[in-house]
Amino acid sequence: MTFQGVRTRFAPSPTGYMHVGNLRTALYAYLLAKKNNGTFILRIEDTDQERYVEGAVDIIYNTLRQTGLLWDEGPDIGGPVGPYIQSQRMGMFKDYALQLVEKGAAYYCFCDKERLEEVRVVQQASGISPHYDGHCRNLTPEEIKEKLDAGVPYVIRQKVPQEGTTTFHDEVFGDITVENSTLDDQILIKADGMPTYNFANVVDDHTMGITHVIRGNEYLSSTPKYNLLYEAFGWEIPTYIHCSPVMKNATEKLSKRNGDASFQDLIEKGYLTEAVVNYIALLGWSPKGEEEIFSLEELVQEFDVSGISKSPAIFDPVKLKAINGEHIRRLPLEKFEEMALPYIRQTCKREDVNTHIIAEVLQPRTELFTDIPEQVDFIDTLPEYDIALYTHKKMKTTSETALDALKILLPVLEEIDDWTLENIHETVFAKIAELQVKNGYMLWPLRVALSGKQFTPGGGIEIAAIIGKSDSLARIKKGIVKLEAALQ
RNA sequence: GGCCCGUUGGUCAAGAGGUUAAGACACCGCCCUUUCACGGCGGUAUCGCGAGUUCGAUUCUCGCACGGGUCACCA
Repeated sequence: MTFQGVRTRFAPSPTGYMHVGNLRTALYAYLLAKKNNGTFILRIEDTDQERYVEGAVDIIYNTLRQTGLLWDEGPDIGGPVGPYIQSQRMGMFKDYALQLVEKGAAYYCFCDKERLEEVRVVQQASGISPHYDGHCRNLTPEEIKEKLDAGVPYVIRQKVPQEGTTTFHDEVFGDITVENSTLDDQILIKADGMPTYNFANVVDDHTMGITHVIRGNEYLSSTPKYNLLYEAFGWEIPTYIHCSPVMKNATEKLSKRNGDASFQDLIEKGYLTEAVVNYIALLGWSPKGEEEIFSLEELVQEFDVSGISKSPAIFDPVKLKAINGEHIRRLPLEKFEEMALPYIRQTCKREDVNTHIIAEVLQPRTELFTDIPEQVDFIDTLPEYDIALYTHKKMKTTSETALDALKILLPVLEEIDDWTLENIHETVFAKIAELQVKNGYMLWPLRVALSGKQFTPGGGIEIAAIIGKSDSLARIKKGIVKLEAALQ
């Protein structure tokens, strides 16, 4: 089978939720493929039945679909090199391992676990780092046949050269060289005939024509052994791109165990899918230019492996939030209104309010959708408030001036027949001009009377338009009563 | 512990021997403004330490410190 162009894969294990680090790896693999008009492949690595979590595969599908990381080949849609579920590929691995045995790059090992344990204990006691001692490395063909015929259980191990060094190249970390003597003769095929992860990975990646391997840098130290395997097979070595982890803080990796930062959690917390994708792209990668707000399509254009950084990046919810706010502000108003409405309705249930204006005033002030309910909680019912709110130094207002302003405003507003934002604005500003007072003289008291809050989305005029004429007048009257009572 | 990797402001980071050491978030101040935001302008703050190479190191080399990863018949 020959392949064309760049082929990358995302190969998750279905062991639970999709955390941010995982998603970022998938993103980079997707971006690299798409940037080069290549192919993005999804392969499910489900060979560990112990850790298998029910429903985890669906989480992977849903997350990738929701974020737009659509795969060109995968378990559900098939492709030329299927199956794409590792547990369904089991037959082939042993044959590949046997090829290696013939070439002298692997060997049968009949050591049982007890012996391996003893060796390990001895090595540790003498301060040597634990590794396979090579006991079965040089068995004669006769010895092997004898044991095989006798049905002695065995594994197949990789025969790593004991001398020399192995060098591999990584696009992010450069050339890395290790002494072969530090490499273990790792098991390729287990006693049950199944491949180990590392072996299955190499064979799968090759048979699937993967050209660029993007993965976490926890695999950096096993990569020399991968290369030795590729070389033994005579296969072309893929380009490696190892990514440093996403951290929770300086010393801890972000993990699902700590409860936070699964993609789904972030969405539930009110983040936009595009903002999350945008932010995690920036965690450990930096674009060439100054711009850092990107859609997925723009990321495809901007992405370049040379921008991936070597050091771990700490996940910063504050920055995520800022980016989320930026994406929200760039939403068309109608789209924002549609998305914000469910949140608005959590605390604002009145049907007679102008939700269009609410959306308009909310959009530039929203960083997180979940912040919305608290912002509009005064609309349904006016909260009890202290008349101290009417006093504002910069506006030069006091309870006395506020009372004056409200009394002037009340009859003026009562006159308005067509209660629109424009009409209210025009009327109030006409009065301000007529009296030659500062805007704040009228508007600060108005806003306080209508909202009973120190901070609100929008000013007095917007709020009046939102809550309607009768309620506006009622709240102003209430304010007047409150102020009069206090000033007695 | 062995081996591998990393270390630029609080965070993400650019920079690749000579720079006023970009930019973003956060923070502070000012402006705009009917509050708060948005927007605009400005500010505080960074090259882990020690040697060496060099006329000159954030940038190259070595050592140290700190952090991470890895050393399974797990993936």
